[in-house]
Amino acid sequence: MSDAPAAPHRDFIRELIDADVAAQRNEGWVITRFPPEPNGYLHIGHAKSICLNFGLALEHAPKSRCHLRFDDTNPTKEEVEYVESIQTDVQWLGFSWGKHLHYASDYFETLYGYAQQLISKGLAYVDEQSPEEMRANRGSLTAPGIPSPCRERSAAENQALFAEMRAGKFKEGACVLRAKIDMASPNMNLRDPVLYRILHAHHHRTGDAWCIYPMYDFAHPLSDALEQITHSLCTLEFEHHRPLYEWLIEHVDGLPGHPYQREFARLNLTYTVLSKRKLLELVKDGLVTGWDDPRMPTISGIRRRGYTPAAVRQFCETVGLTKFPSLTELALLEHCVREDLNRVANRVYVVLRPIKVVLTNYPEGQVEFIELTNNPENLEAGKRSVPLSRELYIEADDFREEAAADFFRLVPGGEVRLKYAFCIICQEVVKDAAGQVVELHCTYDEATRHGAKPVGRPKVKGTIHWVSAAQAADVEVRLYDKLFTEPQPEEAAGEGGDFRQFVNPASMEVLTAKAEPSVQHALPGALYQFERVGYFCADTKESKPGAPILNRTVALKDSFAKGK
RNA sequence: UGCCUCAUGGUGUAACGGUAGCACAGCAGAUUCUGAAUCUGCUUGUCUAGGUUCAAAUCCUAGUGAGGCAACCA
Repeated sequence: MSDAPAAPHRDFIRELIDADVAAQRNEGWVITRFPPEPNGYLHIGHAKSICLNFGLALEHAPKSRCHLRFDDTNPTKEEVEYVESIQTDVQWLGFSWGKHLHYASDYFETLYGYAQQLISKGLAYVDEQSPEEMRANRGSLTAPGIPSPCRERSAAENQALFAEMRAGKFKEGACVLRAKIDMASPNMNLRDPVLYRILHAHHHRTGDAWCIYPMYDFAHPLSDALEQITHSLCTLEFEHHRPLYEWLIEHVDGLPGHPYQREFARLNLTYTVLSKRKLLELVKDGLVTGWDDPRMPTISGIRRRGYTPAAVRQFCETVGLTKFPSLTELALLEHCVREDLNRVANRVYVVLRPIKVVLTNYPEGQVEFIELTNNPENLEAGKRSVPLSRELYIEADDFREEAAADFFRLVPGGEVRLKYAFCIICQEVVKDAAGQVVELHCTYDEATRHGAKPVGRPKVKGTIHWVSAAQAADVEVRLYDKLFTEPQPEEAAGEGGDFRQFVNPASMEVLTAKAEPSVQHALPGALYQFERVGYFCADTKESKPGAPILNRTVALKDSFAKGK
């Protein structure tokens, strides 16, 4: 990362880590990790965790680092496609794991040894109860569990059985390895949690080498310890797994590191869902075009939509870090992109819904070029020339036959300024047989060129964008809007309801727009502000040379529309 | 009828026993060759009840509310 890490607010996690560093815990090292399961694409909620973990490493350099570790302990759900997309997304956000790309599956042999060690110590046993029996005997939230009949087996017998599990002597579900902790614990996670289960499944990295796989609760803390992670940060739903995490770190001998776990609240955003399972449903049902559909809250989706890494990082910093299960407004995310895009996006004239304007007093066949500033927020972005001629397109929205006084664009007999060109007066409204407006005949005033405001003329308040008709490029524009019509689709659906019923039918509208010539050669990924309209990004997947597709990232704020 | 965690404007957060501040959203105005951006101002808040203290958002007790927990998922 080239950007110098800013100094984020001292949230409760950072305060804790600062105290550890001050106390020279782990000689002052801060080693974190981002541990995704490769069973889906990353979303904006994961970005919060990525920014935290990798951000912490940047803040505490040089005695720090952040690992990317795939928690690939369940071969039935994981795929290399996801492994690859996750790496792309983390890098896109601007972070680097350096040499520290790891997989829990790298530790399978070591983990197996740790399991044997627990068996030797009488702290783990092979249980042959069926999954149903185990569930029934675990008790309930209010009643203690009942010990398994296998609980008091000898270490030697457990050792032999565990070896047979590994050797493939059993069918799936026949038995499991369990920690021997406390069947009466008020914390369900401590009622002899399962450590290993049998899965005759092909693993995307270890192939068929294993038929027993460690559970998250076993693999995760020990993987952290193996990598000498100092601070294992996760979301609130793992809070009551912490005692088990600590139990393992305490009871397994010979660990190279002694990490501890702390939890923070996951991100929730209005007008979307942030659950891999639900996002997968949208993909499978064809309600979106894929994980990277620009309407998806996935990192690949928002990237395609035109969001910048800086905007996403800024957003993650702004939402903060607490233990309160909050619901952040989509408007905050949109604010963060607008803020960044306003700085970096070049301006361009594009008319989304064109209506033709004929300048009756402009010479036929003449074409002149107007010089425009690419980005008034960054003059180094330079200038460009756009053609202007007798026939133009303006936005249909910028003309009204009848309008109230607060509409200061074009009306019959009224005057409006064509940005950076001159003012025009609407002399005639031409309609077809059906009464639809087909074109406007206007006259322009040479005296108003270059923003000139001759004294004694009525003030022209409105300024609109335009595109010269003959040179205009037809480009496909996709107007994206919020994915759901409800701020909380899951809540609105209620218990047993289906959140998919609230997918916004107007979440995508496809149009053929009239653009100034330069837009035709937009490179995939190019970011623009269509003046007076919104921020757009040339689609990286479906654009063709000379035929870009422009995705609307977010509309410009519109205080006129809002008042309506 | 269990256990764990949490509670500050509409939303997200800060204040670490001493003036409740910031951002988003909203509203009003200035400015503007983008009804954008920028600038100014405004509205709105410490869950409730007790207690400790000169002083409580902050400490204590109880209540209320919210989230999480009974996969051989992570």
